[in-house]
Amino acid sequence: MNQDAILQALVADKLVSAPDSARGRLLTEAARLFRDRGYERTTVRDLAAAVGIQSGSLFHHFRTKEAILKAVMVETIRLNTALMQAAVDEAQGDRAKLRALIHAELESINGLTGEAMAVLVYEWRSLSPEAQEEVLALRDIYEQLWLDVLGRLHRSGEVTADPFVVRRLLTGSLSWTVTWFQSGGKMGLSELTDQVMLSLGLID
Amino acid sequence: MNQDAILQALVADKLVSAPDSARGRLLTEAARLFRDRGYERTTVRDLAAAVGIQSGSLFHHFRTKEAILKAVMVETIRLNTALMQAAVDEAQGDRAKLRALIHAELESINGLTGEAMAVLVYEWRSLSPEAQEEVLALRDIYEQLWLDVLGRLHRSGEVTADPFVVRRLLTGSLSWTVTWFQSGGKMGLSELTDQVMLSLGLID
DNA sequence: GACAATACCAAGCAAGCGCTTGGTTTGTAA
DNA sequence: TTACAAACCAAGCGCTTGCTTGGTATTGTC
Repeated sequence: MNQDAILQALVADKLVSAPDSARGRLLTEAARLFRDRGYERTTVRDLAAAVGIQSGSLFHHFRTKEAILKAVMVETIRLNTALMQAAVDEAQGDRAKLRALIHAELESINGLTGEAMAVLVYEWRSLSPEAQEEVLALRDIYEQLWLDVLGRLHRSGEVTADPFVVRRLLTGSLSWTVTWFQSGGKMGLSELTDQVMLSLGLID
Repeated sequence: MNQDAILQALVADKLVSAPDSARGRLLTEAARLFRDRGYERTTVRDLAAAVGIQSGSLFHHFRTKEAILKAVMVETIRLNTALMQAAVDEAQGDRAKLRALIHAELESINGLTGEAMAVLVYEWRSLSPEAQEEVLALRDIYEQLWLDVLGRLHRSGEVTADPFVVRRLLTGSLSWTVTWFQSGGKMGLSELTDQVMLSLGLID
């Protein structure tokens, strides 16, 4: 199952907006602006101008500005959880599964959904506590994928550090790549994935 | 040379504000508020109230709100560069030096200067480009400490991944700890340092 | 004890903010 | 063609924002 098919399945279930719909385009622009300027610095007028409508018209699609932020986060998590799940299922063996997870997360951070992923990580505080809780519940599913693989690698002795700690260290490492890694640069995503595996001592 | 002595030397050179001065207290409160609410969400009225003066009086000490943010960042880097330098100098051998760096950075992130360090990492965008450049220059000194040690460990074969990449992965891991690590919890800073060294395959 | 310099207050201005309102255009299906 | 909902516009309200202003205490120095 390729990435496009996964996306289309989610769109069919109305779990994420179609990228070419009015709502989808708004969310894409929102992610870009929120990432570039930050949520607070982005005004509803900026957002409206980016999709070519009046600022007031935004509130026909979303009740509040925060609802836009929340939608960006929720749809991003849903898409990436599905992509991760597929990556894990395809790979054979736990080292390969871990590598697949790392590669998939790096792809989501530095690829097409990169802007939205950066928002998810760095605009967390801008969500109200209630919205945070909702999004957190979705994240748990996502995190469990990692913990399962890391737990098995720990029991087999291939990873000596604590799985929970390793996942958290990896979360930081991988999300931080958004600040320095250039997708078009001389190091590709696969080489970066190798470097991460190397630094974990999982390649000789 | 202990940490207090280092701080006092910097204060004597007017490179950082004394923590008990008016300016110092303002910067401490600013760091706390900027971290808790974010720079944009923190108003000058919030800041003034936190130190017990009127909002207008802030502008006697700083020309603009952004100047406060910049001062928080600049003073934090100056202090931590000095602390890191001392940590590296004291440790014997490159593994020990790396451990000292990791421990020192974790301490600065999760200890007393934690709020300011979080601001440095997560409020970067709120600085104007000119201010960013100034702060970046200070950061280079700081980063060189790491690259020297990692470079030697790489040449000796103890670290197989690229030193630049490892440093960046570590920057992410360590700064991210601010979101989950509890200083008062059952895992201490030293144990966390060990876990990081473990995950790098530098402890057997 | 005179005199700056420093630190602060009280009040408010201009601009920008999220969001609302009442009405018009566009798309869809009978 | 009619009917109706979804999508959008034009205007602006009420509030908050960073910052300014003119004046008053407080502090340090000789």
